[in-house]
Amino acid sequence: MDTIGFEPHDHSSCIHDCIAAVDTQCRTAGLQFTPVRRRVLEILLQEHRALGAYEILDRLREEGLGSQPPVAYRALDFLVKNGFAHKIERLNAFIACTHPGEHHAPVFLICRACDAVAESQREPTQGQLGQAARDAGFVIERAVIEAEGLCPKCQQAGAA
Amino acid sequence: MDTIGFEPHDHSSCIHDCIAAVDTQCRTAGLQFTPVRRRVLEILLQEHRALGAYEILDRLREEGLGSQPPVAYRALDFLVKNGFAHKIERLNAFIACTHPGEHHAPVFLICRACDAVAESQREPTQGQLGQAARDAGFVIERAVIEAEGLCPKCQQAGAA
DNA sequence: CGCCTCATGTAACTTTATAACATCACGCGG
DNA sequence: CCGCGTGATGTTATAAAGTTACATGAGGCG
Repeated sequence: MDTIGFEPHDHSSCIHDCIAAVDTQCRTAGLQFTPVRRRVLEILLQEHRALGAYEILDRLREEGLGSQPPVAYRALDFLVKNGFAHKIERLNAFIACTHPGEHHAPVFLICRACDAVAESQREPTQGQLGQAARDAGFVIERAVIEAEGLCPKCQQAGAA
Repeated sequence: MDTIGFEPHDHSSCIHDCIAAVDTQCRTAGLQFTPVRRRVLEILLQEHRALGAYEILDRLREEGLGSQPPVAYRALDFLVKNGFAHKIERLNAFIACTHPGEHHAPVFLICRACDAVAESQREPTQGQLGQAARDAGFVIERAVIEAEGLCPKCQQAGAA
């Protein structure tokens, strides 16, 4: 189980590497990694937290990259559909994927104090959820798993 | 692991029993189970599926029980806060709880074809999610776990 | 060139949710 | 019985999130 999100890290290189990886994957898959899409992903990577569509749109507008909601939503749809970003349902917000391209069954740990979001992986068809589904005769195609609580930093800060 | 939702059952008695159980619990806990709150819970129980706040509001309006959004949202807040209903984040909709009052860690199985929702229970601090949280030093206070897929009926109906 | 496909630009709108403030009903101490 | 506090409700307005619809543009390909 691999978790990324609450540890310090070299952020500028993480952005660069991620963009490069997505770029490569898009070429391979015949997807168009256009300026707006790239910029949206960069914004998400820079913040390293979940951003609302309208927060992203505000940035795009400042940069002259589009000013109407569909611009942001279309770019986000592209990123989410292709596994380069995720939507956090609990927050109505979006976050860059930390494992772009890998087979995906993301799990999120959301700090309620500082809004940091860590992404981890699991296999939803296994474990308790998988068991519940099998008991009910249900076939899981997709799972939203979002835990809310306190990250290590905020626990120490006493954000009880 | 206990799952309710995809099997046929005696619906009118399930509504009645559930209302009675909630009524009792409210008395015990000193909570006011007012007409609007009761009616909203009844509506949710009758439908036995996730309803949007505005769908509920429409019903209330027809019945003269209030016509403005806050009326529905306040009743829903009350029900959710006290564990008598749940919000399905994925659908921005609400559903009656099938285990009112019990200690709660609900898991939902949502059919994408017929919108039926089954509720099951699990212990979020265990299993893969719990492990991921421990690895990250994260303390889980609440978890949204919503699986999307096909219920047994819709699998048979060939809703591929 | 003409046509198709996919991406973008833009206006208008729908759906979901909350803020703010007035009013009402009930219980409880004086 | 009154006055007051608390919690519920009524109502207006507005914010936040997301979509529809239609026009335009940029590349690929026969």
